[in-house]
Amino acid sequence: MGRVTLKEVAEHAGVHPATASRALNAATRGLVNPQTAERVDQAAQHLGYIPNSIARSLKTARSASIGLLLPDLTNPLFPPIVRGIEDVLRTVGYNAWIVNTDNEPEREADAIASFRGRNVEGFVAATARLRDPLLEELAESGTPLVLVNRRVDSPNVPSVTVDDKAGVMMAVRHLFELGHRELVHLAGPQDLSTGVARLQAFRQALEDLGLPAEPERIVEAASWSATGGADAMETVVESGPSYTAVVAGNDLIALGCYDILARHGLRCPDDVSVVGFNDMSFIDRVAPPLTSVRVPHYEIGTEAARLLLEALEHPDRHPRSLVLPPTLSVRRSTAPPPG
Amino acid sequence: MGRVTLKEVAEHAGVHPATASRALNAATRGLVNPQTAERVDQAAQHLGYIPNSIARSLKTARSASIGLLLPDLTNPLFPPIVRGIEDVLRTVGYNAWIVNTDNEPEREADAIASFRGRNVEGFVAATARLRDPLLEELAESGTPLVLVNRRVDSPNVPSVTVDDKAGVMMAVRHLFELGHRELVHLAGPQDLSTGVARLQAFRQALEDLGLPAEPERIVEAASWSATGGADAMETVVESGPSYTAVVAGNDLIALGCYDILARHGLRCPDDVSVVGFNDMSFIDRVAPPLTSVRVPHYEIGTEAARLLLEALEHPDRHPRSLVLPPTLSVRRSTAPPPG
DNA sequence: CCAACTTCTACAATCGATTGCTCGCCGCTC
DNA sequence: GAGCGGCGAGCAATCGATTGTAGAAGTTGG
Repeated sequence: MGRVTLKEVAEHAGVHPATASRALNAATRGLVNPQTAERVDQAAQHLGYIPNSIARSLKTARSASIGLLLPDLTNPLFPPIVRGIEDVLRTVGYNAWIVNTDNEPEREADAIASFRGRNVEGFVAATARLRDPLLEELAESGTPLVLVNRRVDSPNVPSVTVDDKAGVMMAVRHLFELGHRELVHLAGPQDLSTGVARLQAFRQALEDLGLPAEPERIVEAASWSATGGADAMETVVESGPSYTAVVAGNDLIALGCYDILARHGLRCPDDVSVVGFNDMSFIDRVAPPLTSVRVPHYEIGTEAARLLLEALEHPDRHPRSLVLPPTLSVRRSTAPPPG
Repeated sequence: MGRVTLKEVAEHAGVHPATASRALNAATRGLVNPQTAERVDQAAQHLGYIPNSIARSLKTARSASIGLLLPDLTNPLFPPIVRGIEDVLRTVGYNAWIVNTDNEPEREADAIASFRGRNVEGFVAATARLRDPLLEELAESGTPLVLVNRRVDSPNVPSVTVDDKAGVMMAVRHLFELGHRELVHLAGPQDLSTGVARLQAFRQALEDLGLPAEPERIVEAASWSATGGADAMETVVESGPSYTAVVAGNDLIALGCYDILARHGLRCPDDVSVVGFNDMSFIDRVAPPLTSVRVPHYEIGTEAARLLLEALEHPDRHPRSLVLPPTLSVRRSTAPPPG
C-alpha cells in the first residue's frame, strides 16, 4: 500500500535515511541543513511518500490514536459525542477507533484487548455500568481513560457527564410551575449512573417542592428504549395512581410513553404532559414535539477529548471530571394539567 | 501498554521466540510439539500476553483493518450502515477506521493518506460524488474499494446501493394509485448519484404513467437537509404550479417540505401528500408519520463488507456491484388528493 | 550399528522508521 | 599554525513479531 519508503526518499535525495527522517520531522528538522531538508522534501513530494505509521508506532510506542467504546452507534445519542471527540482529536493529529459493544462485557473486553494490541494511547468509554470491573481496572492500570455520559461508582475514573440532577430538577420545576402536582417518573435501568442519578434527583425534587413521592408513580423501565418505556408506562396505567405528568428517563422512554397514552385514549399534552431527557435529534419533530432536557452531547465529546489529551500530556496530573449544565427545551408535550 | 512481549512469553515457557510465535498462531501451530505449544499457551495466559498488532502489521504488511469514509456520522443514514459493516468485519477479526469528511475533498484526501499510512487493506466510502477523482484514482490503483449508498460515474468502482429507480417508481405509483396526477419532485443535489438517479426515475415514472413533466414541479434542493427541502418547496409554492403530492429526494427534504406546507396553511396529507426516501429511524414518529421508500441500510453495510472481504481474498477477481431492492413504508403522510 | 529421515526448535534476517552516538569537516581563536 | 568547538550527516541498534533456513534430537530401516 504505502509503497514508497523513507529509504527510497533518502536515496532519491542522496542522503542517509536517518537524515531524511529528521528532515521530515518538524521537531528534528533543525538538526539538518535547510538546503538538505528542502531536498528531502522535494524527494518525498516527488515520490508521493506517505510515512508508514505502523513502523513509526512500533519504534515510538505511540500510535496517535485512542479507543472509543460505544454501546451502539445507532443510538442517536452517540454520533454527536463521537463527532465532538473526533473534531478535537483531529486538531492534534489523533484518530479514534470506534467499536460497538452492545453492552456486552465480553465484547468490551475483546475490544479493549484489541485496542491495547494496537497501542492506543487512551480510551473514551460511553459504556460504563455502575459496577464495571473492566473499566475500573483499566483506569487503575494507569491507562488514560475518560468516561462520557455515564459514570462508574468509583470516583477515581474521570468522566464528562451532564448534570443529571439539575436536568431532572429543571424538568420537575417546569411541570410544577405549569401546575402539575402528581408526577410519574419512568426511570431508566438502575445499573447505569444516569438511571440512578435521575431517579434520585426526581425524589429530591419532589421533596424540595413538598410533593409526596408515591411509590406507584415511580417505575423502572427495563431498557432505555421505546418498548422499555411503553412497558413501564403500561405498569403505571394498570396500577392506577392518579397523575398529570410524566418525567421520562430519556427521550426513547418518553416515546414509549406516548404510545401507551395514545393506546389508552389519553392526549398529550391535554391530558398528560411528558418530559424527556437528552433532546436527541428529531425529537422536536415527533407528535407532539417533546419537551426535553437538553444535553450538550457534542460538548461532552469535545471536553472528553480535551481531558484525555490532557491526561496524555501530563500522566502524573490528577484526573479531573467535568459536569456540564443541561438546559430545558420546552416544546408542546407539556402544558397545564387538565381541569 | 501491551507490555508483555512475545520474547518474555518465550522465556517463561523456555523456548525460542520463534517457537512461541508459531505456537500461538493457529496456522503454524502444527509445526510445534503439542506439549510445547501448550506450555507456550500457559505462559501467554499467565503473563497476560497481548500480541502487538503493530509489530505484526509491520512484518506482515497486513493490518486487519479497513478505512471507512463517511460524510457525517450524525446523519442518521450512516450508523446502520456502519453497524452492518462492522458486524461482518468482526466475524473475520477485522476492524474499521471511521472518519468524517464533511464532504470536503481535502479532508477526504487527508483521511485516505492517513489510512494508507496505517496500512489499511481496503476502503468503504459513503462519500462518493458523481465525479470523484480521488476515489476513482484509489480504485484504479488497485486498492480494494467499495462504495456504499452513492456511486461514481465510472462503472468500474464496485458499489452497494439501493435501487433508486425502483424506489422512486414505487413512490410515484403509490401516489398515482391514490389518485394523484400532479406530482412535485424536490430533487436532491445533482452532484450525487442518488440525486441524479432519483430525478431521472421520477421523470421516467411520469412518462410511464402518461403524466406530463411540468418543469415547475421539479426543483433541485441545495442540500439533502430540511432547510434545503424547505427552500426548494418554497420555490415551488412561489412559482405556483398546481400539485397534490410531493416526492422528496430524501426524508430530510420531506421534513423541510412539511415546514413550508405548515407555513402556508396546507395540511398533510389532507391537502398535500408527501413521500420521503430512506425511511430513516424515527421518521415514523414525526407528524404525520412519513410514507417513505425504505432503504435497507444495515444490509447495504453487510453486503459492502462482504464485497470488500471478497476483493481482499481474490484481488484478481473482477469486482461486483450490488443493487438492493427498496420497499415502500406507507404511513399517514399520503392519502387521496382533496376534492 | 550406522545412515537416512523426520520432527521440532533455534538462529537470524526482516518489515520501516526513529534516535543515541560517533565522526568528519569547517571555521574560528589564540 | 595547532587546537577547539560545533554543525551536519552517517552508522547501527532498536521497537516486536514473523518466517526461511539450518541444525539438533530422535526415529526408523537396512
